[in-house]
Amino acid sequence: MTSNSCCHPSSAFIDFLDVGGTMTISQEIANLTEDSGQDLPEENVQIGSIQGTVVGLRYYTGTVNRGEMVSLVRQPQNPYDRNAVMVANVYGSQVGHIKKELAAPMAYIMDNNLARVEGVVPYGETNKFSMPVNLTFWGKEENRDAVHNQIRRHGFKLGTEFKGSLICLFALKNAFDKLFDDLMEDKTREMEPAEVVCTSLLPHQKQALSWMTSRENSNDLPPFWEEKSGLYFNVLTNFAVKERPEKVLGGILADDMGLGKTLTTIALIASNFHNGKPLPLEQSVRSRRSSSTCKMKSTSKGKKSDQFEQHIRADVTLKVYLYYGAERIRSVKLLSEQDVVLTTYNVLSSDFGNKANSPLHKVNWLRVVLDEGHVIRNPNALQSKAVLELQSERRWILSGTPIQNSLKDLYMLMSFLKLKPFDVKEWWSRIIQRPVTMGDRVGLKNLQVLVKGITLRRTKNSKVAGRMLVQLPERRVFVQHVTLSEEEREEYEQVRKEGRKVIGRYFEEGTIMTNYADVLAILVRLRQYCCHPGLVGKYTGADDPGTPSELRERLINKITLVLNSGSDEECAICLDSLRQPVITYCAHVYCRPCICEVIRSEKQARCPLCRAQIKTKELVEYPGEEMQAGAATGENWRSSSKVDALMSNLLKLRNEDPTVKSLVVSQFTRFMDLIEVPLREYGFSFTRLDGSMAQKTRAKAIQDFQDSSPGSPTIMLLSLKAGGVGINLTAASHVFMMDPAWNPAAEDQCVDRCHRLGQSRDVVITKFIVKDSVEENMVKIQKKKQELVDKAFGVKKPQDLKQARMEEIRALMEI
DNA sequence: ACCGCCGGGTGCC
DNA sequence: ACCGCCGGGTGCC
Repeated sequence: MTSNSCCHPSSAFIDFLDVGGTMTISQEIANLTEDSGQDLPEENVQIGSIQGTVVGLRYYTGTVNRGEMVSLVRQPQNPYDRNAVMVANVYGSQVGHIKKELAAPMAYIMDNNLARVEGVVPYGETNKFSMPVNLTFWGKEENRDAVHNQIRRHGFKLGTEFKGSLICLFALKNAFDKLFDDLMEDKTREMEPAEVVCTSLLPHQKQALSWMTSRENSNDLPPFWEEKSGLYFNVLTNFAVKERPEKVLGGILADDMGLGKTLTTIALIASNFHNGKPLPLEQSVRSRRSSSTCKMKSTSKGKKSDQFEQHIRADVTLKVYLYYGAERIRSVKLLSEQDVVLTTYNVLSSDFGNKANSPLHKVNWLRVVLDEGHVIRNPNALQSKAVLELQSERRWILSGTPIQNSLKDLYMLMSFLKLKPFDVKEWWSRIIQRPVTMGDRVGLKNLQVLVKGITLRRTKNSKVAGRMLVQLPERRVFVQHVTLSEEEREEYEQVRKEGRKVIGRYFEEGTIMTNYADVLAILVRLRQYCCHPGLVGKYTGADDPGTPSELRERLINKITLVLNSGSDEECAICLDSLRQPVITYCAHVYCRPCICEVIRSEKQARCPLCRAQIKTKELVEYPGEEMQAGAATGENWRSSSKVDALMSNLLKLRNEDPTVKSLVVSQFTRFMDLIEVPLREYGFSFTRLDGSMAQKTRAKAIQDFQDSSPGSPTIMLLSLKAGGVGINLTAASHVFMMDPAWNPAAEDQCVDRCHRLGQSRDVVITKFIVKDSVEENMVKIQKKKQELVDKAFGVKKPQDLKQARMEEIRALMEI
């Protein structure tokens, strides 16, 4: 046993956005082919092919098999020929070079991005000095002539007949064999968790535990690899390598949300604690143990550490360290001594960005678990890079939506799992992504086999031995229309008239998108009026910038509006939710890392949305929610129609059954402040959870609310965004949605916090919608979108986004 | 012979 | 490489 401080800490958790679904995996894959067009735009055309020669074999160690794919890599720095094109096998080992005569036109084509070149060695794989290689050129249709001409100029001719690839035929047979193997393979064996786990597991959770444990303790080669005469073959791809492929002792637990992925993972940590043995009960034995555990989770979300407390016997000390917050101790030694380390994607990537000082990346973890693992779907995001660099043999992804948008997401997962050769983009594209995109059945089959081999997925509708996995109580939604008082209506119409005038002008000028922040501000004001007039802040229009400090103030106002609008704004660069949001002088909001990267990579950096010049030092940060002026909650407090509607519901409920607990959900934290007043007045005991609260305060709020003893809070004021994944609020059986969200999925998710495993009552959801208002228009848009989603399965087309937004604004403002 | 031809040495880019 | 190519040796029939 070495005294290396980075030995075996164990698991890591990272969270994601979870959208429930009831599809089987094969359906999900089938759907992929529909929207995958956006992944590979028009790069998919085959321009032509030619047979070339790989020379210099005797100087390199890389070997290939008959029918094996090879990659072509430019070597512009080669001292003998700046046109050199290296040939490498799937493992990246050099096999040789393309003969120089052909390398010359290839170099031009590759360097100018006229086409990508793919190679397959058809025969002659045992030749000593050179071997033939079939080269296929792929690229945009418009480059076809340029490529053909370039090749012709050098005395070659590019054939255009489609060359069926040998590899597919081989793979077909193997894939079918494997498919049947997988059908046979049972994932229904159950395993009892370790004694230290005090929560009893449901049958499907025991099955997951068994499957995960067997994957972790397996000495087998990774999926699809076989040993043959001292070489390792990949049966899907026909690749052979000398080195034993790295173990893949993990996979994807892709159960629907609410099926207990976290509990199962905790059971796994405790039951396969070290050397295949469970976490023992006796303290003395434990102290000699040399392993520890790390686990990653995402920001804001539920308290995983609480769940450890909840599910692990109290007389067992499991060392759990919360590695987040400014006070976190960046010590490799400390982390290595833990059984479980919980951290967040943001902490992980911020440490990672700060290269010298990321203890998380210096520890060799026993196990890394990405909770809500689909957050790493963007390969360029710093978070993803930081996750990929974590060291561990046992890599797990927990995700309710493993294949959320496209095959690219799946590539990232393969990359994280280090499932060779799919962790390298070129091979992923050639073997899976392109074939599937082009509708190749073999490619699809291979993808299915691949996913099946490493994924366990059950849905709420799956059955174990003929029974539903979980029987959830009913969930009923009521929309309660609220009529504004005369006074409120008057004010509302006033604001609406002004807003329509401003937005109408933008439409005429065609400047809607450049003034998007203003438009959003107007919409937010209207929505705030629907809730409570006291919410509405001062209007700062798009006047002249004034002094820098005035500009700054205006920008802070705007970014605050954007972020608090609850519209779930995406960063236009990473297309993901905003992280470390900043606003440009031209009033567009991006993640700081994303926009900084843009500025770094361009000499004359321009705003991706409006092409205005931007500079790093001109980015204005979001100051956080504390900055906001408190609403009038003092003596001059007044009620609103919506607040009245809520209160009458709450009072009625309390009358009928004082033990009933409710969630009161809003996107406006200041609305929550306002609601606190009448709650106090009527003697309700309540708690609160919003995005501005520290992790520890949140945990307390949740714990208080979940407590069922008399006098415990019966109401939780919950901000829509804080009600993210993972939080368990099953104590509530009523949900009041105070204001409609742009994104209905966000509302569903929020409701899922209480409508989940452990809920014993039927869940009643009441949505307050103000009649004849922007809120009604929002609901209409929601409905329309939902219909689209039902029809086309949520195709997200960035080029339509702008148009769609403009249409939305028209509909909302009735212009 | 400022050639042709022969046969050994040699060999990616 | 059981090739091509290079360059030295060589030279009527």
